[in-house]
Amino acid sequence: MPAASIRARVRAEMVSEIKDVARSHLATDGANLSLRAVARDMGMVSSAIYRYFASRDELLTALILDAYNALGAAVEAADAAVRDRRKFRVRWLAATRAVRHWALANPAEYALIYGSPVPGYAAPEDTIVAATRTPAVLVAILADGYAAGVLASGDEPGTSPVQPSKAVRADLATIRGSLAVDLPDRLILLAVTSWVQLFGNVSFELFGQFQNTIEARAEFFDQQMNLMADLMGF
Amino acid sequence: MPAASIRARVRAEMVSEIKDVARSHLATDGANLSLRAVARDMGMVSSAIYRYFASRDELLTALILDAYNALGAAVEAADAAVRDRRKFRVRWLAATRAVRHWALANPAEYALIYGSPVPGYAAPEDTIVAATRTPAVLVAILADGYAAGVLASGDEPGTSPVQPSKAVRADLATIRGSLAVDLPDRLILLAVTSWVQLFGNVSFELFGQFQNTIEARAEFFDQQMNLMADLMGF
DNA sequence: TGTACATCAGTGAACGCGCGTTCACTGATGTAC
DNA sequence: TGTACATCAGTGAACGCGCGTTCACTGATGTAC
Repeated sequence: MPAASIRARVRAEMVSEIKDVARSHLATDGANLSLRAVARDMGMVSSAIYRYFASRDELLTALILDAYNALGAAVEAADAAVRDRRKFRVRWLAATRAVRHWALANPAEYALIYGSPVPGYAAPEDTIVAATRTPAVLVAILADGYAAGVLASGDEPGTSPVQPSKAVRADLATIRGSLAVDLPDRLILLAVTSWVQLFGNVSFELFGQFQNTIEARAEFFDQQMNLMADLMGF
Repeated sequence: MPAASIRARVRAEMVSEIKDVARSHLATDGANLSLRAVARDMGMVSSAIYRYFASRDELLTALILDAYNALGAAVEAADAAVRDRRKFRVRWLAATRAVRHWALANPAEYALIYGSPVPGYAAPEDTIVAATRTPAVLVAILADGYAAGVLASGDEPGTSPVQPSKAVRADLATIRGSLAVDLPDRLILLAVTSWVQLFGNVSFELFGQFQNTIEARAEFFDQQMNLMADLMGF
C-alpha cells in the first residue's frame, strides 16, 4: 500500500473520531455544539480541528447528513429483514419501529434532524437527499402492497369523503414523481399522513409531550402504527 | 389609587416589556436566549434584569408558560367563535387551524414549547397544566359530538381491527380522568391520534420537513384535518 | 402636612468563564529525482 | 538508496467577542408617625 493512502486512512479515521466525540457532546449540549470542547476531549488544541472541518457549520452539516443516513439505513435494514415480502403490515411495523428505536437510541441526533432548526444554520441541499431515504422505504412498502393488489385504490365511493383540492393533488404528483412510485392520489395522501403520524409520535415521545399521559409508550406506538396500517388497507 | 399599587403596576409593565423583548430575541437566537442582549435592547444594564427575574431559567419558564397560554387562548377563542355548537367538524377545523395560525405567527414560541427541549433546562410542573389547555379544547369538541350522538362509540364490529392492549387502555383511562370527559376508549384513542397528527403537521411545516414536497400548505393541512374528522366520525 | 426611615430600581464594575477563527510556527511524513 | 523539497498535522498565542451572576452603591419613590 502506498504511503499516501495511509495518510488518507488516518485522516478518515480522525474525521470519524471527531464526529463521534461531537455526537456525544450533542447529547448534553444540544445543537450548541462547541468545537473547543470537542478538541479538548480529543486531547488536541482547538485550532487543529480546522485541519478536518472548515468551520463549525461544516461539522454540524456532516453530523446531520450522518444522522439522516444512519436512520435511513436502520429503516431499510428493518424492512429488508422481513422474509415474506408480501406481509405488508409486518414490513410496515418493522420499518416504523426501526424509526422509533433509532430515535430512542440516538435522541440528540434525532433532535438535530427532526427538532426545531438550529438558529442561524441553513441545511445545504445534500441533506435533503439523505432525508428522503426513510420516507422512500415507507412509500415502497405501500407501493408493493398496491402492486400486489392488496390495497384499494380508493376510486370506489365512500372511502374518502373529502377529496383533495387541485393544489394538493399537484403536491401529491410531485411526490409521486420524486419517489418514482405508481400510486393513486388517495394512497400517496395516506402515505404522507402516516409519515406525519409516525414522526409526530416519535417527537412527542422524545420531546416530553407524552409525560404524565402516555406511559405504555411502545405499545401505544404499535397501536398507532396499526391504526395507520388499517387506514392504508394492509 | 394608593401609591403602592402604582409601583406594582409599573413593575408588572416592566416584566411584560422584558418578556416582549425576550420573545423578539427568541425569533433570531432560538432558545439560546441572552439576558444581556435583552437588557441591552431595553437600555438597561444587564444586572437590572435580576430585579424582575431571578435567573435566565426563570425568564425562559415565564416565556414557555405564556406561550402555552397564548396558544390555548387562541384555540379556545376559535372554537368559541363557532355559533352553531353542533357543527362539530366546523369546530374541529376552527380549533386546529387556530393552532396552525398561531404557530405560523409565533414560530419561535412554538419551537420553544413543541420543538426539541432546551438542553439543561427542566420545565417545572406549572407548564404542564398550561400545556393541557389546547388538547382540552380538542377533546371537548369530541366529547360534545359524542354526547350529541353524532359519533359512533366503536362497539360495533369492524370499526377498529386492532384492539388496544391492557396497558394502553390504562393510559386512555388516565386521559379520560384528567380531562374529565366521558368517551369510549376508541374515541380517546382517536383524539390522541388526531392530536399527534395536528402537531405533527404543524411541526413538519415549521421545521422544514415539507420543503420541496408540500407546497399547498394551508390546503394540505385542511385535507389532513378533514381526514381526522372523517376518522372520528364528525 | 412634614419629616425620618425603609423599600425598591437601576448602575457600574468585576469575576470567571466560554466561544469561533486566524496565523505564524515546528516537526514529522511523504514525493520526486 | 539517498537526498532535497513539498505537503501536511498539530501547536500555542492571540483577537475580539460574548455570557450569567454577584455585589456594593446611588437616588428616587413610597410608608409611618
